Amino acid sequence: MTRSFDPLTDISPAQHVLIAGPTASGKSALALELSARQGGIIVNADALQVYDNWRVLSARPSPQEEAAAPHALYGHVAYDAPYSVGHWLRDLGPLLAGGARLIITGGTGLYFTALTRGLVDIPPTPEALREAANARIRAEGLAPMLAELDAQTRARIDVQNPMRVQRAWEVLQNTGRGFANWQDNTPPPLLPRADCTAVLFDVDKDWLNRRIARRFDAMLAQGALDEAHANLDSWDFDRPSSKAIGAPELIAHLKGEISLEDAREAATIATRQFAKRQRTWFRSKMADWHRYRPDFADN
RNA sequence: GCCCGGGUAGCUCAGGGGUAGAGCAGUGGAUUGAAAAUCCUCGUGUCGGUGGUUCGAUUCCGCCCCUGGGCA
Repeated sequence: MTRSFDPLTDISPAQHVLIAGPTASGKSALALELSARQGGIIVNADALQVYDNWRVLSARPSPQEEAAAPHALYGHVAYDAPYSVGHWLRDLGPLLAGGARLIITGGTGLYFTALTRGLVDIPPTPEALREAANARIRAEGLAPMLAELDAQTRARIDVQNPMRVQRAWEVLQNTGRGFANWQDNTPPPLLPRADCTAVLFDVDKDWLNRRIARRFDAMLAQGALDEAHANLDSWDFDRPSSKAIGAPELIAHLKGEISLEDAREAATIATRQFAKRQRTWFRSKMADWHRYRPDFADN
């Protein structure tokens, strides 16, 4: 049997490193350890940790952790600002060009895939168009929008998925070109898989579920409820930053709609479901990454 | 002790003389600018136990057990 990959000894300090893994698997600790031993800027690859609210709930590194090693792209986006993979890639560009060694860490599969395999370069959807699309779907459902797509795109996307249909429609409206056509002209990746060391946490499901169950309580102990209080007045469920798992639940609790116990239960379930989706992504898109199996004996 | 409900999938429950079905949970999958988002797939369980009626009972009847409420 071959020895399993050990990131602490098997990673070359000369290369950028990618650390992906399901939520609560211990990625941040590894990044910190690696940075301490070999140097490197820890860069966030998590869609929710970019926002400046929900620090505790999104499990962003603590101020102490941020002081222990250079960090980037954590909490650097206003809670109500638009953000997406494209923004993230653009934020990453200067860091990659800066010469320093990067330790890119997170759980958002799409971000890593866009980084190592490329992302279509489509002009951003204007806010007004997005709102028009939202309104149209509310009023007419998906069918009319779907009918307006080019045949090539319609054949490629998941036509039952409102978000996919809407995005394809927005692209066509905004650029006059079909989404599939754009996809076929995807530019080369910013950081090809071959040019870095990519590590994927391969954890035991039950071990992870136990950690997930404990983590919500840990977050409460760290002030998650205060954080929810701070977000209460400006709360808008539709904002991307409001999608932090546990946020709608905690807000609902503060509004007196559900008990804290119910909020905890709901948030824990949602986290487990999220971890499952992450596993699916990793399995299908990161087969060529190094597998790292941490020690599962600790609980 | 008596009266009236319940006891059906891990949970909440629907159903009904020819061995049963939803939601939630769970599972597997998809994923090219909202991705911690969004979407698709998968449902056999002594129908509480035990006798009886019946060609046939989880469904009707008797008894027992458990449980919620009411009366004492």
